[in-house]
Amino acid sequence: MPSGILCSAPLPRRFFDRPSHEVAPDLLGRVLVHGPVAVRLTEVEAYGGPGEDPAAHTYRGRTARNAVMFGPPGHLYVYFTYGMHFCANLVCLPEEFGSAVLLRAGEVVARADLARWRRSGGGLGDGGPDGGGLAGGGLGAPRRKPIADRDLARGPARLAVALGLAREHNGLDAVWEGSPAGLPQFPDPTPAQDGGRLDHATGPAGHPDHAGRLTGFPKGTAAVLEGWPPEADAIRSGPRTGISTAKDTPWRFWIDDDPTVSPYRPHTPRRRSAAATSVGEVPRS
DNA sequence: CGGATGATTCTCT
DNA sequence: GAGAATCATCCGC
Repeated sequence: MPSGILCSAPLPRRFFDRPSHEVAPDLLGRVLVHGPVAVRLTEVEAYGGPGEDPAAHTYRGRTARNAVMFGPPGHLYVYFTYGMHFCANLVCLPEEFGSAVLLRAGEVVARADLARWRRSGGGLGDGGPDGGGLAGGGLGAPRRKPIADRDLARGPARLAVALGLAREHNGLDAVWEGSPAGLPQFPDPTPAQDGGRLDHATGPAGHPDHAGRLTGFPKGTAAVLEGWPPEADAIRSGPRTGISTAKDTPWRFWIDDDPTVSPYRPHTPRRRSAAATSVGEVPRS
């Protein structure tokens, strides 16, 4: 058994079978795995169901876009927004209730090299440095400075890119139902803190990545693992980011003082095009 | 640091 | 046709 490596158990489906505002804070510190990359969640937002949460995609009922949110709990709802970004949610409550938790930020805890490649413009064309490409999506213009570790999954669209989540993963089940032997292993980010909370790895070791870490999760599958939840008093909450309604509902949750939490941005109304500022004005090209 | 801005397309009104 | 659960970049301080 390698020292310093922990194996974290997958969360059962019943974990997600609760109201999203209860699931959301409980997701902090958990680890979302998709293929080789894993992210420890540090910031999330809860969205409620039809008629109860004006900021939710399901507020006005079921549509083709939000259908997954009305499906069984524990599945990924991945939607496209702003013409270029994907954002990932985890569906809560039983079928037909239409609520979810938006994954806003996290710390990449496995295959940061692959996450950085995706965030740096890879993943759009070829198969990737390890041959296992996956969709990049959205972000990824060539850039001048290398992306800092803390920024790899800092923000919902960045998190989606880092994990390789895009349109084709909408509806993917994030509850692990494979064999225990297939479980991934990750380095312990907080060694010797309060040992005993998690069991040490007993399964077969995966392949070492560029940083010498062990991974070994099957491609194309996802799971949420127990991970390393924060102390209860390190959980903060406040208004959700970037929405124009329900500004007073404190359903954004994050880990206090975590460097990967995204900066809070209140909703800024998109200014109408200059052409529409007055009646009869000649539109600009 | 904070504010402004453009990118780019889907969804629902 | 408007607005969107966003991000990177540019500019001024």
